[in-house]
Amino acid sequence: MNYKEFKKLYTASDNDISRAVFLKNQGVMRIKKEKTAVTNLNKIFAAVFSISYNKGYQAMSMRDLSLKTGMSLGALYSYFPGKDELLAIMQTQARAMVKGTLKEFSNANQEPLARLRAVIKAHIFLSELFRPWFYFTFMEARNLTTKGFEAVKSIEEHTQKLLSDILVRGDEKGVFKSGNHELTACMIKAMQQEWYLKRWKYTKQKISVDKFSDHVLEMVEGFCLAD
Amino acid sequence: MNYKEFKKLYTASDNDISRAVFLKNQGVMRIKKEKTAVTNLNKIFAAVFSISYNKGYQAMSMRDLSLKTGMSLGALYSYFPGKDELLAIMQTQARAMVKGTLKEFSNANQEPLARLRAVIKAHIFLSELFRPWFYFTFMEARNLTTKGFEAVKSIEEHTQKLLSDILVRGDEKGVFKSGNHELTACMIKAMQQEWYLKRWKYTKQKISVDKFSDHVLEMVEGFCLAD
DNA sequence: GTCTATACACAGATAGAC
DNA sequence: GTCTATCTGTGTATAGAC
Repeated sequence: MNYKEFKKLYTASDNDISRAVFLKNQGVMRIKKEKTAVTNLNKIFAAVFSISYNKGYQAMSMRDLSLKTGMSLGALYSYFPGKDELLAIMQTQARAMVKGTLKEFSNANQEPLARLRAVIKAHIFLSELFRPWFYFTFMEARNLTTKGFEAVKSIEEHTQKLLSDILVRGDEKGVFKSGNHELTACMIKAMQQEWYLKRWKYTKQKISVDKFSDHVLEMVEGFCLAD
Repeated sequence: MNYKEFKKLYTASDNDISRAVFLKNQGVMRIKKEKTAVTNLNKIFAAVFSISYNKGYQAMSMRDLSLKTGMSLGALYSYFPGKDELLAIMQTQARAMVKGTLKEFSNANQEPLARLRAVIKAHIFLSELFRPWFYFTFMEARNLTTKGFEAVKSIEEHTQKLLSDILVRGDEKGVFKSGNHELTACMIKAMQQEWYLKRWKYTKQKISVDKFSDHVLEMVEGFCLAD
């Protein structure tokens, strides 16, 4: 699977995320019409990413957001109860998306090696498709409340286990070498994260997402595959 | 080399950093006595790390810092011209420390494999010894001015080149496989960074810095060593 | 649903006594 | 060198007109 094929398989877009946010948070937002809400949520999220990419979420003021979206302060506050809650909503939505997608790609493959490849690539490709969401989730996790941060740790452990389970299974089947599978899973996650945390570097070096993900897999397979 | 041996070889401490900051910034700080300055800079840096670890540098107010250090607002401002400058000073100092140390450990080894091992481990061990500095440098780089951020990119590229040069040299000598050495260097850096970015995870899983660094080396050697 | 105007808390920074 | 007191700008959030 390469990135192009991934995008054919996986057709979700920013619009779908905004719609999901609207449906989940109807209780707290004063907007009732779906179409209006989705349009403006798209604008709000795009503005948040654009502003906080450079100076961080804390340093982004509501006035910044108002200016960038073209919406007034009053209008913004009818989409979310407060700045902290907006952050929490976005983080929660991002986590749900990742969890769902990885499960989907994991289930589509039974053999350990094929499953490992699919899960690793799906994660990298998903982070390419929704890059701002991934970067944001990582960098702004600290600004969450304790409960929110627990959820961050929880998904980190969940995706680690998804990988280590595959490694253990492959080990039992004789496809993979034995070793510290938890640590190997951590290394895989570290390499995946590199793609969206240091995107400027790969743009500059003209390394495509396909080249990058192939290299990750080469390293992982070089280390994991039984002789 | 393990972490214990590293600490015997490399005896720098927080005190040395504070002294270096004092000496380099005598032009901008109103404090003249070295001993006073070093003592209080130690307090200031420790407080900055403690506060900004949870909520980020932007969200830390000067009043927070005053409370944590036990120094008044007025006193703080005689150690640095402003909050932004304090950040810049800390980031600059951290970069100088990393650059110097890696060079030292690189030069101490001539053979590509020995040099690769030394540089990789030195970086991980250094990040363990000065963990708050490393975490802070990464997470708060965004809050720097354009010029400051250029410096961040510059050291990222510098350490990447340090690694890729070793790989190229070993490739020529027939010790390492050929391949995309730049990308491999990126992967190594990603794994190293993992150690200080997700320290909570390794504390929880009771994985020591020696175990971690050995695993990184195993993966790298498994991929790089010629048959 | 969206706007303008505004409340009020808290930020960074400085002056000047000690 | 360090303190207290204070200036001034900006932050989040809300009320109420349209």
